[in-house]
Amino acid sequence: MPKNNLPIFDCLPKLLDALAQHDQAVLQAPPGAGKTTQVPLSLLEQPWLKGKKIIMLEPRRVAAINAANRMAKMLGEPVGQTVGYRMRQAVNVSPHTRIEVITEGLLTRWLQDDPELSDIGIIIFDEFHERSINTDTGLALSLQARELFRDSHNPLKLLVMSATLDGAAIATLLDDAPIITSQGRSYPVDTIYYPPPKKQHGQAFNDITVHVSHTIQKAVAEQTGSVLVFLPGVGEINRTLKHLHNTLPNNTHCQPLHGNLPLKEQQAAITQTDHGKRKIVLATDIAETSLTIEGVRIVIDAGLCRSPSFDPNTGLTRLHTHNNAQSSTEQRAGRAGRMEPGICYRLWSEAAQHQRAKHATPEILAADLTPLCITLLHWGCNNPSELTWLDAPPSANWQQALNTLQLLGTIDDNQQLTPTGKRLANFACHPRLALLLLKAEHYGANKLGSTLAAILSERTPKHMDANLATIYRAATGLDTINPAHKGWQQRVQQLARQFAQGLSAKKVTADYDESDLIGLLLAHAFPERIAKLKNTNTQNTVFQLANGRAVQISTHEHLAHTPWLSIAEAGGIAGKNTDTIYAACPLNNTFFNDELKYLTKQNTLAQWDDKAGRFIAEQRTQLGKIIIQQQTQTSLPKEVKTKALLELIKNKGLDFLPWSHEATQFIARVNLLHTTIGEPWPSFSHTALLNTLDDWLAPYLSNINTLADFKKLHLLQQLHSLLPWPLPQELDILAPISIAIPSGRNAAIDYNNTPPILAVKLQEMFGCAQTPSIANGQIKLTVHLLSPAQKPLQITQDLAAFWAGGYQEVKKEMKGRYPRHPWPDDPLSMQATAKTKRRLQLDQGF
DNA sequence: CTCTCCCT
Repeated sequence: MPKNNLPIFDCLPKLLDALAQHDQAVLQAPPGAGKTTQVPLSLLEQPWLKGKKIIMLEPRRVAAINAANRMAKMLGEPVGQTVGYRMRQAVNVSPHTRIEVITEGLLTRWLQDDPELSDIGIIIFDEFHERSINTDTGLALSLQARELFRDSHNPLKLLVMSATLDGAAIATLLDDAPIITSQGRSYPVDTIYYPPPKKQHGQAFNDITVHVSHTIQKAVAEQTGSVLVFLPGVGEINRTLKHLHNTLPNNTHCQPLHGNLPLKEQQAAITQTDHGKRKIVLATDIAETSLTIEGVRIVIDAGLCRSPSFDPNTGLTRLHTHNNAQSSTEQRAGRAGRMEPGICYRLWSEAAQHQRAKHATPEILAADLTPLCITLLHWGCNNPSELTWLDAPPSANWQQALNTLQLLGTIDDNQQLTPTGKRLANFACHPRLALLLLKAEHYGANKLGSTLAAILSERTPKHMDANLATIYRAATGLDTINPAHKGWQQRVQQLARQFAQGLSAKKVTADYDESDLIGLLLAHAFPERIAKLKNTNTQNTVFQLANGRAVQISTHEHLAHTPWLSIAEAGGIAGKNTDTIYAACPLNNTFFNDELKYLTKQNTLAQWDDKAGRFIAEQRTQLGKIIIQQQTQTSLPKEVKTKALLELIKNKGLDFLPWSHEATQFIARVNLLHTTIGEPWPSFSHTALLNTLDDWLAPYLSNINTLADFKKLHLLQQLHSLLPWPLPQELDILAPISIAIPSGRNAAIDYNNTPPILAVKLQEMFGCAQTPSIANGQIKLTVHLLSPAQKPLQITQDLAAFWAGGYQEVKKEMKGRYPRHPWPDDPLSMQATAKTKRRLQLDQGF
């Protein structure tokens, strides 16, 4: 098409003007405007560039190569002259190259090597709205780099280009950068909201495939052209294919499209079919931005997407299925209008559309931050808040990243990179894999290590064994492979060679079995994912990770039948309790005695086992929460055991001990004197007793082994040791256990109340005008005067007043009810007694 | 009812 038709031309003068006046700008332009090719080319002759290079970032390799190809073609040159591209796997540039299109990860690498970016005049962030963690990091570091190393005479300009992003937020971040907006160019797309029938509403996501199949049949019948269907994942794609089986007309052809398909099958899905057949492509998000399918006029959007979310609690990444954001629904619909006017079925209601999030969650908010963390530490930034972010990394994930780096031995207690950490930061891979590479170098196993790191960096084809030793043999060609996996094998081998370049060769190779070595290297890199076989049922085998979590694997896998595993990848679907093992290798546990000894800890376990109800003493070798070895400790020092038991009682509280009535009273008696008299009476409060356990209880604990032994403790006797002479004798005088009453017997005092209670039958107190007291008369007892049925008739601390007043009332009422007991008119002159009238008469000789 | 996409 003629290039002067491109919508971007209308706003190019404004953009050039803005960049001449400012050091930053935001360009908002929808797909099809022509920004990716026209903008870099139009900047070439700008005077402020002073011959420096233009760098443009693309989120994908294909996109970078395509952009470079199109620009070179417009200049009538081959790629690699004025316009070139650069990415990890491929470089096509020359000394004449002025425009370099690069993939996003490279910028961060460059900044680490040369923070001044001395030969670069402008960085263009294309497709910024995708908000990959690499883009966000690249922008944050570029902003700081130019603040530190560049000035107005030597500017580093930044241009952010975006399709659907809310431009205002990014403009604010960029020091109020001017925003230039361009029109897009595409054909109109007619949107039809077509929610599933009510019956399915509120059901699980997987039911959507029934409605999806129905919609496909309807669209094929009512419309012309090929169909692109967006589904959240492979499972839904396969289920939909099953529903559709033999239900569509003969001139149609169904095809799945997702990232785990071999390149050939992906290619088949995106190109026009032969024989004029209508194509129905069932795709994941891969077709939203990365791949364009030819001839599509109908889009069916199931309205869901599946995205990873790092869980800082488990250290694992899980997949969540959720409604796609409005920006994503627009992007998907746009796929129908690239060649001619199209139609888009949205399988939800128009009302629900407005409730969807405007934009998808940026990757930086949900990703494993370990790679970002080591990058920033290497950059000299210990706290992300020192940099400017559109969305700052979440602190829980950042903390987890620091923990991981510490576990890997790459940072010290002050969060500074160790020498190993500095070397690690220079490898272009996840810090765990970088450590794996260094360990491989140490064992003289560069090839094995670099291949393993490459396997774990690349996506492993579907249906391959989960055993990394098997995958390793496939990757190196030691075992024959499925021809469809050739491309994967080549990519792994190329990446492995690249990794190996950063390693130095040792002459001596450690003499380990191949599988053992793989397990060992993985254990170094993923120490908290070392796992021990826990239990197995008919379907799954469960392993326990060193971090305490449980993971499972199908019992059909060979890996399910080995006692120890080194796990590299595990994860799952959110909502499921147990994560699934995706990539692992058997671990030879003899390494715990040597190479992996640094990960283990010796713990002397001396504690009360609540379940067994007994004291146990063990010497344990542990790897995190996994017990590698345990041995009963026979010669445990007395102090250790005493300490453990005291700890138990402190945790459980005093009630755990076998308190007798006498002991409880004893405590209450001393406490009463402590509060009434004070010195020299000590406090026997709960806290005080807990604090003095060492003095009164500790000496008697050494023979305790079981719960029954606790019952044998004589606490009353032991508490006595807290009372020095002559306090025990004085206690019996000042706070006696019992007191003599008029009837002639000694009645018990209950010290569990304050003041203490003397509960006696009313008739036993006849003749007693003075309320009984203790502690040299300082404490009057609370007298409970009881009926013959032991019910309190009166509670008083003033007996004289009772006899003179209230007694007459009580008498009136009780005389009828208890006629056999004495109810004299003058209780003060009556002989006190516990007996009935008849017994009294008999005693008196009648 | 075995896992989205991508990159140094």
